[in-house]
Amino acid sequence: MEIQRLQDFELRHLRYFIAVAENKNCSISEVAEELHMAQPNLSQQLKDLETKLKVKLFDRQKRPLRLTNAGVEFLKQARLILAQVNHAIETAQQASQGTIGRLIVGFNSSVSNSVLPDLLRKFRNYFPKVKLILQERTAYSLIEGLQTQQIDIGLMHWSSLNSQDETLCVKKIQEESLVLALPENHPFVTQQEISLKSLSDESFILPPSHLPYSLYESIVSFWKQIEFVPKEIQEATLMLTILSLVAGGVGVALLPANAQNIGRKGVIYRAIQEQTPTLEIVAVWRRDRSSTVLQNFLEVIQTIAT
Amino acid sequence: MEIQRLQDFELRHLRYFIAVAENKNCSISEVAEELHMAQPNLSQQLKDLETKLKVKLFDRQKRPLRLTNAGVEFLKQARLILAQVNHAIETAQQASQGTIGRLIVGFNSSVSNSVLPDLLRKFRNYFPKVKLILQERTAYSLIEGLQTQQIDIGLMHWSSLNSQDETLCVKKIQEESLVLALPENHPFVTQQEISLKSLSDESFILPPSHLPYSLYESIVSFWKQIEFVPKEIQEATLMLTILSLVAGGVGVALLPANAQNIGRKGVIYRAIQEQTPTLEIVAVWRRDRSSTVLQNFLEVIQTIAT
DNA sequence: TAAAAATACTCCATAGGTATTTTAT
DNA sequence: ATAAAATACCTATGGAGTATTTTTA
Repeated sequence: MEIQRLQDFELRHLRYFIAVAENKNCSISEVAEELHMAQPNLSQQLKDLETKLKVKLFDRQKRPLRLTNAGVEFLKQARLILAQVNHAIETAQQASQGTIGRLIVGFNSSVSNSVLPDLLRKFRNYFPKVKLILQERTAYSLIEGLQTQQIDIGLMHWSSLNSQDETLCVKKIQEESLVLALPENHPFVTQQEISLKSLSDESFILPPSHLPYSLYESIVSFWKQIEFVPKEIQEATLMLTILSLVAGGVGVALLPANAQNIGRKGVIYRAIQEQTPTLEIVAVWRRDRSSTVLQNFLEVIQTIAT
Repeated sequence: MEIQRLQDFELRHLRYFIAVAENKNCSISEVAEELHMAQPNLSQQLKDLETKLKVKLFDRQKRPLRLTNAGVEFLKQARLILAQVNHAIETAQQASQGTIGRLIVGFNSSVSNSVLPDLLRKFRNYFPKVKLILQERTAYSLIEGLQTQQIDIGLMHWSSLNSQDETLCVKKIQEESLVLALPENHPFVTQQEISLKSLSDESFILPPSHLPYSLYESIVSFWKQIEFVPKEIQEATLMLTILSLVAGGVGVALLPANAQNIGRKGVIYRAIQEQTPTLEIVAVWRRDRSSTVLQNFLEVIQTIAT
C-alpha cells in the first residue's frame, strides 16, 4: 500500500514544486519562464503532485498563490530528498573512483615489520575515506582467505614453492635476504659474516612446520640445497616469541632481514656467508576481483616497490 | 553543474535499480517478470541510470550480474532516498490533517485561570505532534498580534466595546460574571450577596486603564450604567498583584469569577446584588488564516464550550 | 548450447507546448 | 481591468513492448 502510493511519483515533481515554492510569491508563470517551459505544463505537474500526494500544497483561493501548512512541511522534505539524491550520486561516483569504500587487507606477520606501515600511511594519505580492514593471518590462511573472498588483497612472503594458482595475481613489492639472529653473548658475534656450516652444533628456532607456505619451508629447502643439517630444531609461532627465545640463549634463528626493524634487545643480527634464498614480499589478489579501490591500493604499492 | 547532473534523473530509475539489486542474483529477466514489465525496457532503464550517474553499477562481464562497489554504495543511498520520499508523503498528509505542525496561541492572563489548562490538555491529547507556542499578552496586544499574523489564535475576554473587525472571527467559549473580592477581615464578608452601591466608600483596585479592550473599560461602563461612583480607584497590572493588594486591605476589586480558581489566601469572594455585565471568554482568529491545525484547535474548543 | 542481457525497432502514454477561458485582485 | 492560473487540445519525446542478436557460463 505504502509502495503503491509512490507509483509514478517522480523527482521531476519535486523539482518543479521546489522551484515554485521557493519563488518569492509562488508565481507559476514566473518560474515557468525561469525553467524555460510553458506555464500550463508547470501548472499541470503541480496539480499532478497534489493529486498523487492527496494533499493540497498551494492555497488556490489566494493570488499570489501561497503554500499551505502541508506545503511548507513538504517543501522541507522535498529539499532533503534532492540533497540526498545529490549525495547518492556523489557517493556512487566516489565509490567508482575508489576514493570511498572498504578494502580488507590480509598480511603475514613478517610483513608488518617491513612494507606494511609505509604502505598504510601512504594509502591513508591518498584515500582517506577508504576504510582499511586489517587482518593478520598466516600465509596459508591468506591464500584461503583470497579464494573464499574473505580478504581483498594479501601481503606476504612468496616462494617458488607456492602452488601457481591461475585465479590469483601476484606483484612483487620488495626482496630481502635471510639473516642470522644470535643472542648478544654468543661467541660468533665478533664475526661480521657467519658461515651457516659453522653452526651445525646450534639449536635453530623456526616458524611452525605444520602451516603450508610458511618461512619454514623456505629455510628447510635452503638447507637441503647447501647440505646443512642443524643439531636441533625448535618451533615458535610468533616472530616476537622467536626473538625472545634467541635473546634468552635458547638458540639461533634465520629470519627475514626486516626483522631487524623490530630492534629486540639482546639479539644481534649477522649476514650469512652462503648464498641465501631471496625472500619476496608480494601482494596477492584475485584476478576476477579488481575493484577500483584495489587498483588504487596496487598503485600505492607500486610507489613503494623497489 | 551539480544541478545539471540531476536533470531527468528520476525515482523510477531508483525503484528499478533497487528491485534488481535486491534480487538474489541481480537477474533483470526475473525482476522484469516480477514487475510485470518487459526485460529489454528494464535493461534500458538501468543503462540510462548508469549513463546519467556516469558510474557502472553492475559488472556486465559476469552472469549472473553482480553489483560493483559503486553499485553497493548506491543501493544503500537509493534505499534511503525512497524511505525519505515515503516520509515526505506521510509528513505532508499529516500536516494537511492538522496532526502535525505548530500553532501560536496568544491569551490574556485572565483566561489562564479558566479555560486554558483544560483546553491545552485536551488538544495535546488529541494532537500530540502539534507544537503549541503559548504567548501571554494583553487584550490589545492580542488583537494586534492577530492582525500582524504573529499569533494564530487569541483567547481573551471580549466585550461589546471591542471594534468589530471584519477580518477576525470570534467564537464564545464561556461566560462568567464579575465577582467582588474582599479582604477576609472586611465587615461585609458576613453577607453572601453585596450591593455595589453600599461600597461607595471603598477604594477599588482595577486593571490598567491605558490599555484598550481591557477589563477596566467593562467595569467603568458597568458603573456608569448603574450610576455608581467609587471613592477611589487604584490600578494594578497583574491579576496576582490585584489580589495581593486586596488581601493586604488596600481595597476591594471586581474580578472575573474565574479568579476564584487562584485561591489567594486572605481574599474572600462575594456575588454582587446588581445585574453585572456578562464577561465572555472567546477565541479570536483571522478569517483568512484557517489552517487545519487551527480548525482542529477550534474543534477542541467546541468540546469545552458551555 | 542454453540461459540471460543487449540491440533494433515499433508504439503509445504522457510530458510539454499553444490557444483560450476562468479566477482573483 | 488585468495579470495569473486553470482548462482544452495538440504535439512529440521517450518509456515500454516485440523480435532478434549477442554474450557468458
